[in-house]
Amino acid sequence: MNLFADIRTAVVEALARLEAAGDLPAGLDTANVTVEPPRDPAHGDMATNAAMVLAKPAGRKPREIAERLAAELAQDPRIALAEVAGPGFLNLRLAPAALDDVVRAALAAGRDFGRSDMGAGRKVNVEFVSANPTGPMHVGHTRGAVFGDALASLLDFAGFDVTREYYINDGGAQVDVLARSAYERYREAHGLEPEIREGLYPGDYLIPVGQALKDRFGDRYLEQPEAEWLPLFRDFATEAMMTMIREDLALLGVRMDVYSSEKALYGTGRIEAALEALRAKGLIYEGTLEPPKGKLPEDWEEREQTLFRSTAHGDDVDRPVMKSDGSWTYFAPDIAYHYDKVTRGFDLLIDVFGADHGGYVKRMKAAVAALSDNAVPLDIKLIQLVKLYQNGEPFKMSKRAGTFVTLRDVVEQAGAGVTRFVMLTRKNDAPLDFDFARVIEQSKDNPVFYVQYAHARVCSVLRKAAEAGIAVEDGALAAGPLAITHEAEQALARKIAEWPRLVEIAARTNEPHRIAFYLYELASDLHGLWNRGNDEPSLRFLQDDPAVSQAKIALARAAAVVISAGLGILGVTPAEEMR
RNA sequence: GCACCCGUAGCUCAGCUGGAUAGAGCGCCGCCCUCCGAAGGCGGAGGCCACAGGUUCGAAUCCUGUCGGGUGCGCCA
Repeated sequence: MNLFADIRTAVVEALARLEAAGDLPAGLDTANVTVEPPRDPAHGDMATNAAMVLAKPAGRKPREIAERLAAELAQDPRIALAEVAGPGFLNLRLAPAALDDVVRAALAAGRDFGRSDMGAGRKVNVEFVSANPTGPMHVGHTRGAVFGDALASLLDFAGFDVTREYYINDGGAQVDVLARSAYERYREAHGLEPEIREGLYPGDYLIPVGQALKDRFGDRYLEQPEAEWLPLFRDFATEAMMTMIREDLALLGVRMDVYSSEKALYGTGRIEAALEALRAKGLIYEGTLEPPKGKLPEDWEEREQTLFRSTAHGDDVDRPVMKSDGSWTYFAPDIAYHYDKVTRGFDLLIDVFGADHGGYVKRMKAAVAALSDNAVPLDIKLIQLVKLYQNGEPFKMSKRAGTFVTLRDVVEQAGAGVTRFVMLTRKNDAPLDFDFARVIEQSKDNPVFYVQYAHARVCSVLRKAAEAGIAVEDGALAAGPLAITHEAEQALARKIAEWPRLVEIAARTNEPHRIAFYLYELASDLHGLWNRGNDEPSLRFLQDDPAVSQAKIALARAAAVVISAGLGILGVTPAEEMR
């Protein structure tokens, strides 16, 4: 049940009746008519801009339309009061029964309250993490993983058919470096001194891989030239890294539906096929690029190469797909991979990249636009950096020595739930400060605690009510009478009513952080009501009269249901009690 | 030089398809607890929404330009 959508429908129907009665010209476009919560609660529960939007096309004064619309809407039993305000807003006051229905709907639906059919089952692919299989996941990857997973859950909740996908970059030079690094650890496992030269991966995490290589191959490759062992060690080490990465993701509670391999594209003709598809559209040609203005690369020399005409789809310059030695650039398999996603029948593609890949966005969108003939939109979400702190002090780490802070470090110190929530308390394109000390602090300053505490408080009330013999099952609460009378109670009920609308906005913009902010506001309204109970005992959830208690508990429980649903989308387990 | 992201209270940040007097947390100032709902609560000060134009009944939001910060810019991924 989405009360805002329902009332909007009522507004549109009322407009249609006015048209039929000749009070408005026929055929008005109502697409821009909105029903929103007003900023100022004094303005009522909802406001619509219908009169202002339609004034010009209808050739009427806004207030005149608003008056007639108000008269129509006043017939609706859900609307207690409709009054014209300001330049032509129509402020609506809901009948108490309307908010009661929201609470009952929440209790009936449970964690499914707010589910939407907005996506209409359309297939969406969310590609995220896609960390190179050359080491454990670090903090930056963690944010991308949390974001992508929450976004996927959000889209599922909004009615899309979601596939979570990881693209393994196992085809480039970096996995050769991994193989050589692992080889040194293999030698080390045989008691030899490893030579971790500049450019190799120095991290300790390869030591067990070296040991495993020894267990597998013995001393067979100790004195062999690189050509003998490189492919073997590369596959072995890559597999070991992916196993590790899967474990890291599992720690965070992230489970992928599909792992796609870059390497698997080679030698299958799929890269060639993708480029052939572009060539058939006249988008592949041999040509020469202008050098970038400003600072000229030192080794720049003019060269003819195979180019993708990405400028035909909004890019700034055309992009090379083949290196001078005849091998593919990294862009070519990426084109093939996205072509694969298009041909698998997705209606919408989403890529989650690190912000340092921003320069890659236009060409990737151009490729997908070309390959799908503009049929499949690609949205690319860039994830900004995470800055680590310990009690306000920047957290030192050295990538050179291989001692970067890993996902495992973060989750072990803060917990998966806390990590996930905190990572979503910023918009994806804003930098995030993550303070180890503060995220586990149990105080109002900590949004995770604040939201969890709200849920735990309701659970506590339910336990006490049950002890007192009050029926607190959702069905019993929904069946009983409600009493949402006080301003603080109405504020909470209104916030609950906003939940389905918020879900759709967040899903439409692909912005899961909106869920986290909303939950904070909802928790704030619940805590506010609770605190009012300090001064006004009549607002406490537990009353002498069991029937009154039940009515008040129903509202609290509805709030908890929404918190539970919201945290579910974020991948956080709601707390039953705080310890 | 070009492209993308960002610029909102002292600080960190929200701000819905353009909607009314721009919000939250922290910090600051004032008030409130002799267990029964204070791991706090209530109130207050604090803004040229970087700047200048434009579109609109209406702009923090859309368009153009300027300034400031970040990221990226053929044979790395």
